Amino acid sequence: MANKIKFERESVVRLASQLFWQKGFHATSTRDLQEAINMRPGSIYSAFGSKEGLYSESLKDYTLQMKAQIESFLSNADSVLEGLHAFVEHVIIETKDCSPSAICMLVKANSEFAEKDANLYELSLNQAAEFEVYLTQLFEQAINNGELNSSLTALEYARFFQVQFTGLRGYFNRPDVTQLAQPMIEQMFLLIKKL
Amino acid sequence: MANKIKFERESVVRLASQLFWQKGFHATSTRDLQEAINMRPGSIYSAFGSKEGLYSESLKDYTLQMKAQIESFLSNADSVLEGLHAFVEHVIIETKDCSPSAICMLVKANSEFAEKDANLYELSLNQAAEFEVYLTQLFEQAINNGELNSSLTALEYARFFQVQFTGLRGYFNRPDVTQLAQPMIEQMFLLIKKL
DNA sequence: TTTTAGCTTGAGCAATCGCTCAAAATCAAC
DNA sequence: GTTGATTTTGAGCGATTGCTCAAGCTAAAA
Repeated sequence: MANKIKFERESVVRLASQLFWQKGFHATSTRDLQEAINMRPGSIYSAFGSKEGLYSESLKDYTLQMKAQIESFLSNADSVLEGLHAFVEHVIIETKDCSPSAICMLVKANSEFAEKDANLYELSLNQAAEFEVYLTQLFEQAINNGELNSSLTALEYARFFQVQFTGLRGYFNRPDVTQLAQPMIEQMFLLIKKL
Repeated sequence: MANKIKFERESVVRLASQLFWQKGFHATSTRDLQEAINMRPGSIYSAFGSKEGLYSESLKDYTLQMKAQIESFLSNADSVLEGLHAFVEHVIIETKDCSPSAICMLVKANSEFAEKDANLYELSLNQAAEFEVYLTQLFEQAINNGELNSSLTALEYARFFQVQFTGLRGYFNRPDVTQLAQPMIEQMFLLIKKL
């Protein structure tokens, strides 16, 4: 059975994901990637097919990771909304200086790929849609738990959450406004409850 | 005094701005630009110095244009909030299919330039800050006119507006959700008045 | 009409891009 | 130890990148 692959696909994809998230697809060269994941072109292209293929896998992994992170916050919280609140604070405040970017990689992707028929544009839409479904399920729970009244549907709450969360992350992608984050996140969740 | 320049700087910058806005800085090649603005490399580099120089001028022009557009809506409206409301609806709904991108060029720029010391990153921050000052002045007016109570400062209203507006534009940068735009914009302005 | 300062042109440079593939290295099976 | 299927390596290909500059062109000044 000959030789075995020497790299761990998971950790390689994670490293690539970090670099793509930070620099974007077009600004990341294959040589940047080679260094970041410590693989030579031949191995990369045999494993992922193309730069696009590696990016594709990276973005999917990013979505999974984000869901896993939310799950982790939910399991340590007394309610869905408290879990989401802790997650949002963690992303915007605590990981501000150690994250590849303040802006969600899905949002960056959706912003970068303009050509409506391109593979990566479609991918970014699909991942965003998938995440919206996930969020909707969470708000369904929140409604069933009585945390929220049902003046809005779960999907509408999910949409509102996404707009607020993306808006805030974009706003805090700059230096010297960190002290504003906490109150604005507080305001966001007050609004959700009062909708 | 020898020969005269044959291009109109304003319209050239506007054309470049459209292309940069659509494709982003890194995905736009100088040959794309040559075709779009109908100039040869020598002329471009003598007039703008570099691709970065042309982008820089394009982004500044974009900010000016956006302000001018808001001014135009304000002069046709009975109040600041009505003017802003019409502007937001125009940007998100009416120009959805004829605009280079659903996402604000300033936001795209802020998302694309990751390296904290790069010129274009600094530029995107400065332009965003400048726009926030402008918005704050508008909300100052709105407060003075009695359109808003002063439970928040003008700056806080401006921040809230930016978060909502960017969040919404990001959300509507995808097909088949157009019918949601109107009610969500309505909701945004209801929230502003109730803050 | 001639001069000449300055704009325009576009061939093409050096660097970098995404990617290929023949050769070397590796390790399970025998 | 030998074999042989499979992975890893990295020199380097053709294409494209941002950009330069000598030559040509244009029009105001003389």
